[in-house]
Amino acid sequence: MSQHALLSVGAKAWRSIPCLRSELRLDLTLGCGQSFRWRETGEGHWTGVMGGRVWTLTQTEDTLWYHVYSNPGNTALINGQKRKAEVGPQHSEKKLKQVSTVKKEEDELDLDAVSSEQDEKAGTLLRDYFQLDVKLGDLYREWSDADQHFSQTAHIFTGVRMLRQDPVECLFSFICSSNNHISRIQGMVERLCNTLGTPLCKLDDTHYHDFPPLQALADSKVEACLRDLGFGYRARFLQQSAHLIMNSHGPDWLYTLRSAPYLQARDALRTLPGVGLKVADCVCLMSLDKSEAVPVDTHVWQIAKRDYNCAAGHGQKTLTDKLYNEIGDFFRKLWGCYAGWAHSMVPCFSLADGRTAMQRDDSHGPSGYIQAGQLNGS
DNA sequence: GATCGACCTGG
DNA sequence: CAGGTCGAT
Repeated sequence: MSQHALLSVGAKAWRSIPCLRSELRLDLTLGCGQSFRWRETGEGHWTGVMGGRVWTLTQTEDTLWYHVYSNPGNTALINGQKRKAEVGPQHSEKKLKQVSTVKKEEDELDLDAVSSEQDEKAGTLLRDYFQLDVKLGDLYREWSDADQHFSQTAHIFTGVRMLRQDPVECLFSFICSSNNHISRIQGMVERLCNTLGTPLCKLDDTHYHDFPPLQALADSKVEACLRDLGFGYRARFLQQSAHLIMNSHGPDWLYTLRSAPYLQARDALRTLPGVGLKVADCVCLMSLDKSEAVPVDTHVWQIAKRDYNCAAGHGQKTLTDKLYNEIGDFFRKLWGCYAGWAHSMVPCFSLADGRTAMQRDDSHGPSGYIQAGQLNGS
């Protein structure tokens, strides 16, 4: 039986990308609620699905190591472009059939020993996913120059980086996030994939599945199915949004929003059921290349008032659309066009002066914004 | 615009 | 109550 790869064991083939820990912290980036698809499967080893493949990632001081597992009876590694086309017409049934008959040769062939062309694609895919061309060190310096509060605490948390996720996965994961907390969202997304996604491979009793394509999510039976899986009222939102995209826009629509201006993309997303300002901003920031999008929740609002003396919404009780936009604008003015990236460190701030914050605040603790253990090793 | 209650489920 | 959204005041 296949097992999760471990760098120290070395039985699996590992490839690497030069990457300083200061430019990427796997634990903070993968485990803080951007993507709900990664699990720590060994010490410092993160396993998840990305680009239609199962990966295990780990890092040393100056190197990012990755192992890509072969999918028994699946097609070659796909890149971002090809995936885009694939989201369209065909669904699992057809895909599975095609897969089992053709591509026999690759079943025998483990990716561990596969062509350098594949290796190159994998590296490219990973660099794209982590957006390694964006130099985090430069951004940190800019934010620190502009923001005294940032400079006080940010240096402790270098390497928190924005992922460039698949828009379909990002959208439907964050529709699940409403009125909900991270651990449950993770479970829901997992059940969603296991039920509607194409199986990829099995590692140590864990079955990994691709994220379901739009077509599968749009099926009218999906709402009932997801309600059974404990999605609650979000079941309808998921199915309806998928259906709306498929029927009114087409399967490529989400991807085309990558080249639309920020506010235009956000408005477009907001026409989908279950997508408000917060979810739309999450999708813009984490999958549509809108680095200026700042998802605002009550926690960010508190930080804005407490740490930044932001006057917006003074004496207001609810987070209205107007106030939401004002707070976003406030941080965009402060941090510039990568404000969304800077915003992802906000949870780290409250953690950094967590002791004082917790004593001063009240006794609610860190409010689940950051999960326990996330700071280990910092 | 701003406020309010409902919406599913589990910790 | 939870990292929200929707529809009705």
